[in-house]
Amino acid sequence: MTHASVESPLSTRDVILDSAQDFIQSFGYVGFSYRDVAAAIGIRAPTIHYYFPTKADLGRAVAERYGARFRAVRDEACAAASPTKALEIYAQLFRESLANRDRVCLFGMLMAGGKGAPDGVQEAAIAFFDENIDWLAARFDEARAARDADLGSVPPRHAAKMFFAGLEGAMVVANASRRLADFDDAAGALLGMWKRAPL
Amino acid sequence: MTHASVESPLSTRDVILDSAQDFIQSFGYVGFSYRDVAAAIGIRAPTIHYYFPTKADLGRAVAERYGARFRAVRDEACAAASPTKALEIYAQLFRESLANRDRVCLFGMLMAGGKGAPDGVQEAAIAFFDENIDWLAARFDEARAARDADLGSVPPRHAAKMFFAGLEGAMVVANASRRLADFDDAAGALLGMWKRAPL
DNA sequence: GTCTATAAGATGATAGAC
DNA sequence: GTCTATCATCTTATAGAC
Repeated sequence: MTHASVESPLSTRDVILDSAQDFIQSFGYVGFSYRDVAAAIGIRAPTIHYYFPTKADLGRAVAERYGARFRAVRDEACAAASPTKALEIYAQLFRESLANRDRVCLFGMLMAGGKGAPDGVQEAAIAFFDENIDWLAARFDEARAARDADLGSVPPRHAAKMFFAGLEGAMVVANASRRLADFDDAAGALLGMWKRAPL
Repeated sequence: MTHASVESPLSTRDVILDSAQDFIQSFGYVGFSYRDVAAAIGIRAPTIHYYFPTKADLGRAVAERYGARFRAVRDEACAAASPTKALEIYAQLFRESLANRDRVCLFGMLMAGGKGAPDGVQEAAIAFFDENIDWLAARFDEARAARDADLGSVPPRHAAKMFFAGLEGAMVVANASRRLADFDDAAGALLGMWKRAPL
């Protein structure tokens, strides 16, 4: 074991990605420039072109890393949890991003800038959305099978789409209002609805 | 009665607002320019400055008009409807914007571009979100009082925040995936959850 | 790898003719 | 009211020195 990810200082490439992600989550893809990133991390703009020839390349790299990281964090955080507990932890992951860093889901931000996002990013966003909805649908399915959730006539996959869309929307609303309670109330309702009739 | 709104051709000001709204809903506030709008409607860019001295003025005017229009359309469409039917119609309003014009909620778009939006727009967005959540909370409250909805232990206002956030998020997801079913499934679950146990 | 210098074009905005 | 002409600034991106 090399401990590379623990010991090695952040490479220039990683620092660029960190800063670019930060800017995209704050101002969107069209709302930041190479100069912004360069100034933020103390290098010159053309240096970024060495790592990411075009802005689209940078956008795609940020999106790719974010998707992989979110998936890893989610799977690790929910590994030992029951289906219903996993849903709570999942909502908590979004809440922490909002509460600790004032940041909204990267793909929510990227897709709200819709037709302005570079080629490849929309496909990555769809993949991210689909993978998360698949994952959530599996949890709803397990919860229902274990009689931990009463979805009534709502298919688990539809509940998953509702849950995911609800969290994405709640992040946008709460980020605008600057009231974390707006997120908590919506997430609480999302989690409280189907456990209304505990068995 | 003058029929002014029916007879008069669209003023330059209105045409500018229409086009600007279109661009904002497609590319976000930072994603369009005066030249884009001018080219789209067949005038020259400086003409826009005559009506809206700065881009921030234009952004604020689009936001203001959108909020007032949405409220009027909503109130008219739901005037004669039962509380639960009103919620269905409300969801339908968002669906139509997505299905007919490929457009997402203006304020969702504006706030996703977060810190890039001009002064005044964030306040307008919060007001829009709050007013809609108030309106939805009143419908959930009426529906519960009429025993048309079983919210369990979820407060009507929390259900309203969930419902609104769910629709906003579903628009973003469905707009990205270009699958209207993603919106319909989420909206269906949002509408189907609390009517699970019809009385 | 990171820099300076710079190109080529877009941007918000203004001045002033008509 | 709408135009042409123009400005200062910012944008992405490249060439080439170190």
